[in-house]
Amino acid sequence: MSPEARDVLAGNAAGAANQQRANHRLRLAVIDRDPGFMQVLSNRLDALGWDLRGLSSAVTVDALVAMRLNALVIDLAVLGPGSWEYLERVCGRLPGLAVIVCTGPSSVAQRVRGLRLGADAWMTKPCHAEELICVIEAAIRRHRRNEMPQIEESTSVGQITIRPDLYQAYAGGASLELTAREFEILHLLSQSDRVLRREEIYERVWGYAMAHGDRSVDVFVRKLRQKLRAASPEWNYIHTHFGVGYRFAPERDGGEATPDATEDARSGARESEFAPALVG
Amino acid sequence: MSPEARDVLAGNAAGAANQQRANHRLRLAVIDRDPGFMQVLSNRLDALGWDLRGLSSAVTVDALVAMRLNALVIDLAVLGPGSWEYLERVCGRLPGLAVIVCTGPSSVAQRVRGLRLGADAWMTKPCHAEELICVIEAAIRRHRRNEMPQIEESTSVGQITIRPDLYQAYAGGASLELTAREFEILHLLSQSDRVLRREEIYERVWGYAMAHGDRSVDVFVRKLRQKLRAASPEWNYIHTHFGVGYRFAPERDGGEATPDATEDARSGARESEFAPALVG
DNA sequence: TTGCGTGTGAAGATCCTGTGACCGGGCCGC
DNA sequence: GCGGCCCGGTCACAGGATCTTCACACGCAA
Repeated sequence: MSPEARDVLAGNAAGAANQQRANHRLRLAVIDRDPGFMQVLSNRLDALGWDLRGLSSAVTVDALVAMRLNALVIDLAVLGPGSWEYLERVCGRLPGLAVIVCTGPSSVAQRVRGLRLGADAWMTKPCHAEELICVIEAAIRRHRRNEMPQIEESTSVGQITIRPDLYQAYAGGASLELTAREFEILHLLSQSDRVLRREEIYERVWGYAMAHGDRSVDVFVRKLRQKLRAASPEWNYIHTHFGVGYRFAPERDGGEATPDATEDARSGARESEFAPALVG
Repeated sequence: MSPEARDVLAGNAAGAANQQRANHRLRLAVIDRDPGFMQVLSNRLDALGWDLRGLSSAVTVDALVAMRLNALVIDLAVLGPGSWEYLERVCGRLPGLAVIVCTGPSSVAQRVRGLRLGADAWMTKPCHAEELICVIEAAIRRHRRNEMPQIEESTSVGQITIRPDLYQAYAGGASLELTAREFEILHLLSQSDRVLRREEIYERVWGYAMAHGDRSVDVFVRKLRQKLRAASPEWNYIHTHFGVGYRFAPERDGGEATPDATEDARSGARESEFAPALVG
């Protein structure tokens, strides 16, 4: 299974309803100059699939905004005298950003000051990478929980428009009348260009492993094709790969597939993959 | 509105904005048996005007819910063997509660475990009361940050007017006579164009996680529909998305038999160029 | 051609939601 | 203090909508 698939699976429980959110990689920046520390952290975060950016000195707040971070780890020692002001500015300007101070020995007063200025947590170095990651996760978790639900971008492929916010797909203004499960499968398929095996589809939509010989996915694909054909007769959306699975790709019917044309048709709002987490 | 109605709102998204503005005291519970620790903390929190409740042993999750806490501090040592399960249960059931573990010396693995189970922070005793308070504040701050910007303006949708300042909705000058909960749900729904899952609604109105199989949301939606229909019979406001949840969108009743023709007839609505689906 | 994987239609089984009735607790007036 | 009312919350039932399963037809590869 792809790492991406694993991400989506994490924490699904009640089905794919809330899976979209966990979809994209977490973006983290660390302002620190300790190569060993960075190395350890980097290894660990790589394994987790995070997107780590190491910074050896303070960057402007605007630059931080541009990075669309989920979290920021700061070693105040690196910043020198202006560190408190910097911390305050960052926290004030990016209230949605999880800020963790991770620095050498400090006094209670310093830690209190840092937290009061808006830091979410204070770790004292040396510290275990795993623990730091947990603290970061906790901060992000807390931030996310209270965020307004992400606005899911609608995407257009071929002649249809998929609207996750309405749990529905449309063609020419008319609803396809998909059921919840049908929509989830269509949505899943439409987010990937590659062939998805049945087991994969099942796991990601149903939330648990597919029983051997289960034909549910086939049946739903049939229903989907039916509704897609009814709403958009000129196009083929779901392709069967014999012995493998299904692949989503809008293609005009009739003549053989014209890759050029289809590529263009897919240009919709695809870039929503990297929907930002913060950025107020 | 009854004074009790206000209380009910504590710790939920829509109502919380009110709360903070009204400068409500923060409610904190501490599960700990160290009298000295409690004394120091108590003194400090008194000065800050917090509402502190000391507990010498674990209480049921339901009891915690009833306390309407903003934060909970736990000394795992007090709980004994079942402490991890307890922590997990509390964090799972009360996702909006700030949970801080404050206990004696521990291993990295223990801290990691606690944080992974949902704790927001881990403090090691002995610790300075001031620092603990800052950590609690940081956790609560994160919890609330996004609730503040709520604008309590009255909005009109379809034939009804929602007035958050009066905790009531009106149609043609007449009150709908909504109860506090009913209003909460209507207000929440009306602020979003997308489909809201029951769990989401529950969590944001009740302030804690919905128990599996709880039908409260459905029941309140029924009551709401009843009152909405009585006050504005020509319109449909709350739409059911089977297997997903509810969506708010004012729509005229009646002549929507022909989806094609109705496309233009959607006058009063404020959004969605798309036809509605799955109207309950 | 055989063997297996896939498309298709339909019939239950299952799940989901609407609904009315009911219950307990808090609040108010008496 | 007492009784009634209002409100939030639970329960069980009924009707639909949806899902799963099954049998069979069809197509692909060897």
